[in-house]
Amino acid sequence: MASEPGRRSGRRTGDTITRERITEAARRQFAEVGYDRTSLRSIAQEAGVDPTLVSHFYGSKAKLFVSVVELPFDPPEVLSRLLADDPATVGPRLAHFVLGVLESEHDRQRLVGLVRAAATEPEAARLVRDLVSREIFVPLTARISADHADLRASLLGSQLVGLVMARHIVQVEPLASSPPEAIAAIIGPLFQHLLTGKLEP
Amino acid sequence: MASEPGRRSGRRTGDTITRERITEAARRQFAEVGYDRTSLRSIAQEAGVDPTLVSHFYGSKAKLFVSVVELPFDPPEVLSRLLADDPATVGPRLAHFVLGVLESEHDRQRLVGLVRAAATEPEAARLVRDLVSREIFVPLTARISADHADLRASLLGSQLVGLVMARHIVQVEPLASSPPEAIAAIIGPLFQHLLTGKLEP
DNA sequence: TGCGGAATTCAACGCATGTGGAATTCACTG
DNA sequence: CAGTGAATTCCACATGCGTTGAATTCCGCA
Repeated sequence: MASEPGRRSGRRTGDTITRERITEAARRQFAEVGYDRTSLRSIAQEAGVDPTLVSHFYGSKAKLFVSVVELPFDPPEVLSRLLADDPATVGPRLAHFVLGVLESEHDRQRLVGLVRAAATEPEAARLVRDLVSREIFVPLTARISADHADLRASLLGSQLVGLVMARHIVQVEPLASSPPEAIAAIIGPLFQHLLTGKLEP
Repeated sequence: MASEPGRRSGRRTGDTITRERITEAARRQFAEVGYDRTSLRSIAQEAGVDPTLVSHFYGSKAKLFVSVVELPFDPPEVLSRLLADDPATVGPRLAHFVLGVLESEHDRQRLVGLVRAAATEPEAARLVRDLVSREIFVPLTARISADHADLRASLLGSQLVGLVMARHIVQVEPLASSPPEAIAAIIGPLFQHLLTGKLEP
């Protein structure tokens, strides 16, 4: 019998979906309150799971973070798409792409978590640095910019990090609640200038 | 005699400078590792002081933070200086001013600490928001911009937060080690465009 | 049907944190 | 020179953290 007794331990009956729920909870909390203020215990609670299960699956908090907050897109794919069309319109297209990513709740969580953590967690800062240096911007500027490719790339990265910080973390108005098309229309030309314009007039 | 016995407790002999040393240590650590990873104990240790003295002086960690990481300049003064000259050159002058502030170790620590903490500490985020909304940028754009003053202000703030993040926290190269004049020469015109240019072409 | 391994929980360790209260020592005023 | 008040320290608490090791339960395969 033991009619409906508090289940104590051991494997649960039914399909195993806890791993996914842990991932979701972790991603959400890393994005919302940052790396330090997210605890394995709070993740476990949100996922309805024992705290040690998180460690058991991912080994450590740092590994969990890296597994969970990876880029919500494939850098080579994005890069080749940007390079496929007219270089004279790459700025607006980049702006449109980024604002689009930020519209998806799921993808935004990853990016916001990454930027938020980059402020304190060196590993996250490294990820952001690589994104700027190796993955997208330097390859991009190397191909379509006349000069100062690396400097253009880092300025572009600075703009994007600033956008995420201001719009989604600090939440400065009216930037935070402006429609993505409006923002893309403004920063598109800025990106274009940083990519192909004359830097020092 | 008690020749050179380990002093145990009580007030120290000589002038009282511990308050200042606590302030300096706190400012340095908040800037270097962020709010969460700075502990009262580590501040106390760097200041050569008992941990509880920090609490005793400032009441709490949050109050200490607010006391210590305030703006390294006087907003009204900066604002009036920017407005005093030709509006057609305010972008470059603003860029020059900001890069100058970031050159002083002492002032940079305050700004970097503020931005770094804005990523996690809501109180710091509020300070940054106010800086953008109330203190400088909105008053500035309200006077010299034709339209969309608030939006221009938030975009300007986003650029500056991004600059601090990329250059001093994430440390993206070559932005991190470029001379301030070079950077100011590039972003000056960008600021000018955000301030007085036509936003959506 | 049995059995190995994966999933899940439990109990607990060691550590660091922020904070409070009580005690001690000094500077300063009268 | 007495005494008040501020500066400084020590002790201690409660809490939350990440991590470990062992125990329990279930799934899937032979």
